[in-house]
Amino acid sequence: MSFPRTKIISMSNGQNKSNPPHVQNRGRKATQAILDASLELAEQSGLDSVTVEGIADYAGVAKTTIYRRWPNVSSILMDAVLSQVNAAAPIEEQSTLRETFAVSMKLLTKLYAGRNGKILRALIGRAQVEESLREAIETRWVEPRRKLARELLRRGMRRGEIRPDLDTDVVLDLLYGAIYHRLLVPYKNGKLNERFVEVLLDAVFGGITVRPGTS
Amino acid sequence: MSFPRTKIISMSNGQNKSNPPHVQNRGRKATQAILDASLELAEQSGLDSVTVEGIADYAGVAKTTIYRRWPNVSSILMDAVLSQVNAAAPIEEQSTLRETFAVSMKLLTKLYAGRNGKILRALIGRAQVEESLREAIETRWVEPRRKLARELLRRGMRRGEIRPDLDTDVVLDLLYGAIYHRLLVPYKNGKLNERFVEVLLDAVFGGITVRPGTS
Amino acid sequence: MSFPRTKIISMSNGQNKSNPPHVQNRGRKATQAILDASLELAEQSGLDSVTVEGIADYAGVAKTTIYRRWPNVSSILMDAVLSQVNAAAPIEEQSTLRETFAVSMKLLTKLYAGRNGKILRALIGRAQVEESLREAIETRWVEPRRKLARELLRRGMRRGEIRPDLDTDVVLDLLYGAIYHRLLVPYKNGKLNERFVEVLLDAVFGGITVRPGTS
Amino acid sequence: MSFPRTKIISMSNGQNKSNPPHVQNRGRKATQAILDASLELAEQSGLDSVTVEGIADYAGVAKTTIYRRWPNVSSILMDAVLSQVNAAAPIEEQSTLRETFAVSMKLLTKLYAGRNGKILRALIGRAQVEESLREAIETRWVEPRRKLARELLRRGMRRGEIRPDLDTDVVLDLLYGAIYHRLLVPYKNGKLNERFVEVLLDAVFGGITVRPGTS
DNA sequence: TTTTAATCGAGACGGTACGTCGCGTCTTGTT
DNA sequence: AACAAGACGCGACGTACCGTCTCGATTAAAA
Repeated sequence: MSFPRTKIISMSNGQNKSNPPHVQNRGRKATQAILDASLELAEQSGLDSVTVEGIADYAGVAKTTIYRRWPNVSSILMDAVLSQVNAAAPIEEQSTLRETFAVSMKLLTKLYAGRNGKILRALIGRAQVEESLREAIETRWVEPRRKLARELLRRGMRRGEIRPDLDTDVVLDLLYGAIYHRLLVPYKNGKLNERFVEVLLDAVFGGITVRPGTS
Repeated sequence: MSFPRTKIISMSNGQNKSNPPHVQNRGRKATQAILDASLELAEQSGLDSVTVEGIADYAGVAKTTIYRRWPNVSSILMDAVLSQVNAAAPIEEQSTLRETFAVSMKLLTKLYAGRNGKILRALIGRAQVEESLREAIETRWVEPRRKLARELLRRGMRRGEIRPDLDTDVVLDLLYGAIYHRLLVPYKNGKLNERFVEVLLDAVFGGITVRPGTS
Repeated sequence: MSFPRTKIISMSNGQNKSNPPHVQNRGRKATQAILDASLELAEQSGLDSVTVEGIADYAGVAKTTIYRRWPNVSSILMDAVLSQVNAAAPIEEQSTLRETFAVSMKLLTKLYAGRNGKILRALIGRAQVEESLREAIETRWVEPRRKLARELLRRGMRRGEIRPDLDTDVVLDLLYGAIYHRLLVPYKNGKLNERFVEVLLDAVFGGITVRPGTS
Repeated sequence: MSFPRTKIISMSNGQNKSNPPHVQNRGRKATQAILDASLELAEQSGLDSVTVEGIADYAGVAKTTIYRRWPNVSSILMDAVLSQVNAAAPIEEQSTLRETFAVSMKLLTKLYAGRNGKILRALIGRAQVEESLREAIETRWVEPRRKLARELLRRGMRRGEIRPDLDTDVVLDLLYGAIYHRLLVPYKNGKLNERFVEVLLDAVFGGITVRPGTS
């Protein structure tokens, strides 16, 4: 999935002589109307009943205009959600590793409780069956975050906060995996909240085995 | 989702007088043909293109016969998969907790690599958007396994293998969450294999922090 | 074009055990509603703007129901028109050949002036470009009438009313051709009325050359 | 239909100052490319699938350039065909009336068997439903020919070849109507060839009734 | 020679209709 | 009574063209 098929080109450079029309004014308005409509409709009635025709109607746009930019509904929602979501749960370094992840993971649980998070969760579900969506999520959501997080882990290793022989990805699977487990794998009373993040971090950073002198 | 609407009743007891007819011979054949067809078609062309009409054709069965038993495609596949999957990755106690989970988790990764696992993964994805499916997965797949695993963890606590103050569910999220993370959240080179399970267990049971005298 | 794909079977015979459903009550109603709607819409806004969707809406019927019976709009209109038109301009023998054709041709001009005639004219136009429609018109409209007319001509020959060496089809082209010429080939002040029929018959039966003793 | 909207003005006169540019070189090329493309495409795949977009592509011309000159596809084809067809079946006086029409009608049957004739036939069909096309055919094809033919008939009357009391239009409907009947009204084995023309003329000029002393 | 204004190609836009697929309901014999 | 068969109303799909509307990029004329 390479959406939008034609990338919206930043207007910040001086000369934009020959941008394709939809990058220009008329088309840009249509693009935005489509993205807005898709979010609006997804919120109103669930991702599953968002249709291209529905979006076209709601956005006051022709179906062809949509198909000129995106191949299907998931890719529209993907664009719409990611443009808003990437900033919503940043990963920023705090004084300690534990604190860094505490902050990040709490933001993440908050994100998934909100409108865009609900849609993102549905998209991750859908990605199990739609390869192009899988790639898009990986490229535009997961990997950029992982890259950052790996770097932070490595700095924590250098600082002696965690064992230097660990596979950083395994550590991330441990931390974030627990969250996504509660999010995606249905399980009674698996609340996803700040309390859970703290208990989780206790277990991960404190270790789960009985250590002499720890009790 | 309450599927199957009509539970297939075991014939092993002596009197089956009051079973609905389709549970008897004619209907039982149809039921089985439907389940088989759904798996066959899901494998052939992806869960997303499995349709009630397709199953009816393939199974040589009328659509009404399908709708008499299940409300939609996911519920058919749910039944078809679970009947085979629940036995495929049992959780059985080994000599140590670590060993117990090592065995269980390796079986699980193997399961998700196979035909039924692929379908189950797609169903978990679909469940993000279909409440009844979410419940079914919880009730018939996740909770039974969690219940067992919790008990084993508690026995490990009593034996002193792990800290007794831990929330068992958090520990399970830690262990299995990492696996599901790799399974569901697309991430480059996130291989799901036995090696990963071992490294993961090292981190969980060994702890991730630098411990005096461990280096 | 073999429309309707499934012929409406007369119910007059005693046993109609296994007619396809649309021949039975529900379907028969739909069929009639479609035919009625097509005529209604053709009259309202011209054959060219009759669409399958429009007919479906007007008839309160699903598009698929239409496509199950007919392949396109022209074939619907063809059925609708012919069911009414074949009786409207019968060819019936009168006391003389000239009288026979006078009556028939006057009926024909009247037919083409009416609702169904206007549609039939448009269909003949459309047939220039749609082979299946051409065949349908030939089989169900033109040929049956020509067959009758040829026979009447032959009887006229036997009675000595016209030359026995004539090609009957050529005579028919002469008579009816003049009418269709005025109908189809646009030509100013080419009125198509009873007066024209009489003048035409004068020319054909009287001959156009100057005959000794005729003046 | 007033096509072409902008009349192609002959360049033979000395001053062409005020001609719109497309009548000059650049535009003239485009105009010709459009006309050629329309004929080419009509021949390739039938008049019904000739589209403005198709012509634009084939001619390497923008859609706007087409719409600047013609309002729709039929008018383009009308122009394209008439520019070639008017010369193809001229009506020229021969030694006798019968000979005059024999030659003319044979040329006409030949015309309708060729590429342009097939398109013209389709246009006449289309004209049943498109008023502006009807007018164009009348003004630019039918009437000029009728005017000529009427005059020739009148001279034949003066020469005593045919009855002077006849309505010339009726005679023309008789003669040409037979041809158009075979052309437009589908009828099995209604071959349109020179043999038919001869037999037809025999019937018209010989009369169809049994005449004393003719046998 | 340079400007300038009409026309050009290209193709996006809002629409309408197409013909198809699958849904879940229904109806009709058959088993 | 449940079954196979399949028609039904419905909603959405993705595509083809419609006729309108910007866009720079040619031109060929006027300045």
